[in-house]
Amino acid sequence: MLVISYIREHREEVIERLAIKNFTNVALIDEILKLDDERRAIKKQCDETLAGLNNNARVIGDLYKQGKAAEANELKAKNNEMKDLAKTLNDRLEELQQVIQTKLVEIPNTPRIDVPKGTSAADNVNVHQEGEMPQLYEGAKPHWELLSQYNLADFDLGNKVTGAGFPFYKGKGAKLQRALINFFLDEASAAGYNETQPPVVVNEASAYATGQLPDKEAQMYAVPLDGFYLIPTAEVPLTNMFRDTIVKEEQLPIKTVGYSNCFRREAGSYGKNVRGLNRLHQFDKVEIVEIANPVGSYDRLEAMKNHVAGLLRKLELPFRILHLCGGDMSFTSATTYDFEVWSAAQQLWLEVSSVSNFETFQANRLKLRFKDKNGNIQLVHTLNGSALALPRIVAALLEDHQTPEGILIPKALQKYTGFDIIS
RNA sequence: GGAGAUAUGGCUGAGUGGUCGAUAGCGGCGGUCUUGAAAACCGUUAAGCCGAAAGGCUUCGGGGGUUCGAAUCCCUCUGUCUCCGCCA
Repeated sequence: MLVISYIREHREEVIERLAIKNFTNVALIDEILKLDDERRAIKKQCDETLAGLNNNARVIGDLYKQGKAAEANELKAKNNEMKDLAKTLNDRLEELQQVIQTKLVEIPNTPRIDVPKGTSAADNVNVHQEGEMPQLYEGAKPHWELLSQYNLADFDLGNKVTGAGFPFYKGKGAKLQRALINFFLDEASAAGYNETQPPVVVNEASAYATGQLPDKEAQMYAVPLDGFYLIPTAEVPLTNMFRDTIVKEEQLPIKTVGYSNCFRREAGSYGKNVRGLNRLHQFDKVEIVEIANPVGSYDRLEAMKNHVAGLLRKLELPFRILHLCGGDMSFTSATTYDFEVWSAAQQLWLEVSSVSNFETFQANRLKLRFKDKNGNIQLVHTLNGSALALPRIVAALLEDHQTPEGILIPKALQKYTGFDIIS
């Protein structure tokens, strides 16, 4: 959620930056500003009325002490009238605040000024690419065939027990999953992230604070009896840890890593995008979250990118980094880089990580702030990234490292798997 | 799941209807003293909103109510603790 005072004071700049995201509803912005003007005027009136009431209450008390009951009663009657006015004003104030809030959350985050213009994934800018794209031998297979050939995962069994998109991992497939999780967590710890194991269900307030609610409700599985939601990413609990808190400047940056199952309904997905491990309803992910000082937060973003790139390098997977254009980045992000690995048999780039700086957009909703050296309280910047999402990594590992003899496990992972080939 | 207790500022802990945003201690910050530090002493130390400022308003777990006036009384929800039950 944007900071309304910032919009008020930088209207032109906000409009210009939102245009990068192809958001051109200037009327909405002006409507919010107009409502805010009214809000402030009503607020003033309301406060003055309340001040009068408070003052009278004090006078009434004094009058009683002096034994002047008649005068006190007179003033009481007057106060009762003023209370009606205060109530009316306060109701209007609350109504305005609510309306402003619901309209404000419809405005996306302002992209950083250097975000590429564009309308779709085709306009994303490839800023980095490395690793050799393997030339597969005759008879090489897509990962879903490899999964069943080596008995690594069972989709039919998942269908029976739960439904589509909930596979069982088995044997070396299950061990590979576990190895990757441990590998990612260890790498993150070594990079200074505090390991955390978060709850995988969260309450409504948390889902709201990180922006899953109100408009992405259909993407989440819900537990209506208890008012809970299954998390679509560990970002939700890992960021909500810091909801409604004020940290000290010297504590920044606060770096957290957590592994979790992630649950996504993925309503509307179909076809080759959901084939095999490409898109699941339940998957595993290690997420890194950083609470940063606004000064230097883009250096922190670079550090996150380097961390993710290092993981892919150690897994010996060819990858590229895309600077997402305005039209393809998320509602809440100010800058996003996507990491994609090359899926050699599918001949597809698969997104395995999305690293973003949200600047103050999330922090404003979270009420996550820090006290600077002068004692001023400011919103922090929040950043997060996947490091990494498992299924597509598994897909790429299987496809890119397949040989006629079996699937070769990258060196860095072998101490975690305990085997160097799946055959 | 049943019964009882409890919820106050960074922490501990007073406060049962009238200048209470709140006594006190600890912690933090600033200062005096000191070559320096410690001790001692003095001062300072919650957040949000409106306002150029002065200042005003709101907030004592959340919500609602009684009253001219609520941290204080009533209702309700939630969390925590203790006992019982169940249980990985």
